[in-house]
Amino acid sequence: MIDAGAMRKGPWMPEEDEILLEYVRHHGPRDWSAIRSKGLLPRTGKSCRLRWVNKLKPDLKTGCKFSPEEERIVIELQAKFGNKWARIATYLPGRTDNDVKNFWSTRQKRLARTLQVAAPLPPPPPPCKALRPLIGSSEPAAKAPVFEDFVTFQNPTVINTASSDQISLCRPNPLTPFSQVIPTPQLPDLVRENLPILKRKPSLHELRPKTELQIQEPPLDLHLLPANSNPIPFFAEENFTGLPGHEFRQEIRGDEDFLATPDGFFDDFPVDMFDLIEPLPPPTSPNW
DNA sequence: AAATTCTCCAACCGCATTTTC
DNA sequence: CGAAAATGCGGTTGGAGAATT
Repeated sequence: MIDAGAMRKGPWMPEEDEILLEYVRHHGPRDWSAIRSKGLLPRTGKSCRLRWVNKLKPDLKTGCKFSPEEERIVIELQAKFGNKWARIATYLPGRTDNDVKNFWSTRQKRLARTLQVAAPLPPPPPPCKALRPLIGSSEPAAKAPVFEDFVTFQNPTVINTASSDQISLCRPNPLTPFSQVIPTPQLPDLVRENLPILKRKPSLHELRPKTELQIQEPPLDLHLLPANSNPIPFFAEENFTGLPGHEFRQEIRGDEDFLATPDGFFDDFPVDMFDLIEPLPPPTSPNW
């Protein structure tokens, strides 16, 4: 029996989950505060809602790692929307804003550490041209992060299982037996099929996806990387700064505008954003 | 085998927004 | 219309387990 008198915090017990599920079955996912006021659970409404949204809701991909396609979607949407995790999550069936947030922050941490190891950040680099001196530097002593460290557009076929119509290997939620395997949206597989294998330094036009990314749900007009757009326009930009923390935003005029943020898209790519990808050869041209 | 480091993720907090009265 | 309550969101933290040294 759960003491509904004292407010409880911390990990949820299976009995609490059962009570919460029962409540939602009868009343729907709303009136969360009533759970406490009715003495059903010693949890705040916020806590109940969070538990439902993140763990108990049917069809969550609990314990299922982000597929390469999901990774790509997150990256692209983060570049487009910024840290709007809830919004991004709506494009990823079975994923919560917390999932997306955790995924992203993990990658960010990894990148930060990678950069620290590769090259301790110097004091504030010259505005807007931070990466330039690093690219093609004649200083081989300390390996500075360069383009190849971040762009890992390579064929990840070995691990990409997303060609299946369904996400498998997901841990079924024992508390929501009505869960089902979630069909993934059928996306053009940019990573596997349409992106060039970068055995050499690519020209920018080679980096353009050849197909347009179209996501069916939710029914928003999402054209993330139109065929005529350059996914990494700022690599060619005079004022591109590849180091984290440097503001570089295009003017935002609406959702249709591509937003390049310093903490978005390729500029913050960890080396292993897509795991199991061969390291690229060192640059051969000092002009790169 | 033990110690240390890293990764993942559940859950909290504070603030903003929306809804209700 | 304003205040209060409810809900939603994003940032952050801490613990458990895995991986590495």
